[in-house]
Amino acid sequence: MPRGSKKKGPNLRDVSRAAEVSVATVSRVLNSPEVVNKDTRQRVEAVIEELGFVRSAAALAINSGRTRILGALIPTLESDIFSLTVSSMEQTLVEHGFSLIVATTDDDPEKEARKARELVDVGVEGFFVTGVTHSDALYDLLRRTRVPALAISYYDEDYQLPTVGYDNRLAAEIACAHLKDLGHKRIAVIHGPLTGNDRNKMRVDATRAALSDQSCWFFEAPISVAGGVSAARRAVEQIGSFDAVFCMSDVMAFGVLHELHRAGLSVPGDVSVISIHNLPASEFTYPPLTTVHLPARQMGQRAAENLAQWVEHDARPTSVCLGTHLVERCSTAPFKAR
Amino acid sequence: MPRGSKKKGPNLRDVSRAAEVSVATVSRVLNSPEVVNKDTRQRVEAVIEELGFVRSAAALAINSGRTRILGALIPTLESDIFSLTVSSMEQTLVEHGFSLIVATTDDDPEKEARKARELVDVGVEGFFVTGVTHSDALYDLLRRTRVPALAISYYDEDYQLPTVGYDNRLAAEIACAHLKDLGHKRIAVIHGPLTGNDRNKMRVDATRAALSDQSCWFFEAPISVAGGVSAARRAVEQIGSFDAVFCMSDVMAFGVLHELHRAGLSVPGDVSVISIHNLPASEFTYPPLTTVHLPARQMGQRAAENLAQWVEHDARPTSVCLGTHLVERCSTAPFKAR
DNA sequence: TTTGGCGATGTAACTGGTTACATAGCGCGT
DNA sequence: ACGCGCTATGTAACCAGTTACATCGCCAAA
Repeated sequence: MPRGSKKKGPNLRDVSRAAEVSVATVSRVLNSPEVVNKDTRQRVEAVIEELGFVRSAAALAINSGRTRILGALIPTLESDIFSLTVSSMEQTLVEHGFSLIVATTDDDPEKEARKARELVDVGVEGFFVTGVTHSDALYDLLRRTRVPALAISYYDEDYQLPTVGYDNRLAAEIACAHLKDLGHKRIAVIHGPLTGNDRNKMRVDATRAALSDQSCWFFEAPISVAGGVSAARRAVEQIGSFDAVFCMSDVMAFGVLHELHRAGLSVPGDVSVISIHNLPASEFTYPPLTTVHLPARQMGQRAAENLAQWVEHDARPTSVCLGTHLVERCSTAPFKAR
Repeated sequence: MPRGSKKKGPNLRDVSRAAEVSVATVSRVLNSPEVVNKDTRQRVEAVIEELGFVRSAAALAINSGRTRILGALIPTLESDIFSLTVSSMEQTLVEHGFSLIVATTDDDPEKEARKARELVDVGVEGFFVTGVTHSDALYDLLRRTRVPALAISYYDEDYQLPTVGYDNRLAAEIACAHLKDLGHKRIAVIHGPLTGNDRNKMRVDATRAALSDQSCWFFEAPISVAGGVSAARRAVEQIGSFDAVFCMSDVMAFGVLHELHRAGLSVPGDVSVISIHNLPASEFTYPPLTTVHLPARQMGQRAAENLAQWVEHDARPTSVCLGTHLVERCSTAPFKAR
């Protein structure tokens, strides 16, 4: 290894030498300036300034045993649901003095476990995972390292990790109830991939149960606007006519609205559309979307606070369940026989 | 400081003691297993397994002088533009073995400088900033610490930092040219805040120049769907009638489409709408949005590669300018006198 | 029998900070 | 003049690893 390539800056001893004091004094200037004599302090500060000395984060971490870094393992950032959550997580965490590393998993448990490993390797003091479906490797890691981990987007007080989330089952039930109240009987259900995505799975299961006395068809597609378009197209082709579409995610609903319109079906005149999430954009779609609100920002904040407390005070939090409620806008209307 | 609260796990010496070998041997098992005798290695590995030993990231970092962590200072995550960019950054960086800390700045240079400081304090080896407008504190930090920093969303080969971005001026000009080609003369220009956001400023300046021979009105609003709604409402109220709306950002355009429709104006029948970004959702709005494509994903990837190379091989990259082009969809049409 | 080389392992000095403890100098009360 | 307490500072051990160098045993060639 070429020695010359080491481009290290000045260190504590360099400063102490230049200021003609001991390392302890320099350290004190850095950590508790008030205990060191004013003249000495100023001299040391001048040297620090002059040499452009910066404390080594690694050395700090090795002594304190702390890095003040947390990690977040999320399926993707390319969906407003998670970018909203991560955004509020980050904002909350800075208030607690933490930095946040984001790592995306594509809802793949193996990838998640690998990235979790990388997170602890770079020294996170704790991390978030999404949902409650994880690989054995992940659980192993947690067991050996005892790193605090908190699950989001899902509420389950019996789960081995504390959770901060909402009742996905309830959210789906609220949507189904609304559709039934309106008198809809033939319903297309559009959902994202079920493998590795327990949030979706739970919603779909609840839907299947809630709509057991109705006619319904299930369509799977990627959780994206384009996915919604594709699923809606299939729905139109495969079911002759239907009263309503229930989408597990607003982003897919955006695509559904687009495709129904393209197919000449009016919403809510011909078909009602309901969804889950209530993204900022959902208020301004054409027509404005009726949806079950999931408090993404609030979730990010609570999760951040709970994990921060946990690593800070070694106080394992209890699970929290955030409320969900129907936001009735213009994409749903009572059933009219055609 | 209570000694008992130290919940540290086993360390190298613990392992070496338990395995009855020296610390060097344990270290070798970890770093170059092939040089240690098979029996010894297996014994050490067993002890490591049994004790649940995990290498301290901090100690590793202090020796190697590396943390393999980079940072990204971005205005916000709550906008698809940046979540897309960050997402591809993260994906590219993992391939290079880096983790990414995200920090949001709200386009506030002071906040940015503070967070930059925090980033180097936790030990990032380099970071991304957005745009080329930054506080002196940030430049100071860069000068003292000599941490590699790369600017994104902006292309300027003369800037003191390498940039990876696009020609914001050109993007605006492309949109203006399209509007002029279509024969539009009375144009409402909707843009985000100009302070601290040089990307917007550059686009607005270019627009002002390009449309100098037209009638145009400028409206400022937050970069969000709701912001677009509000700006569009003002446009309708304040200008009697207008031919086209030019939005500096797709998210705002979503709101504009909504509000124009609400006001009874048809797009593109009464008003053409053009924008900048080309988000995934823009293909499926009502009507599908004509917009100038900015390669957000590609930018994230290139930026990530360049910064990774820089910190890895000490090779400061040169700036790169990514192409932009018009994506013509259904929200623009030739001018028709009414 | 001696020497040389090699493979396997150990010792101790590093990395860059923090900090317990020791010490020096000074003013003050007795 | 002595000891006390206070402030300001220094010394060296420590955190948890890596690694240069030394050592040791063993086998083969001279």
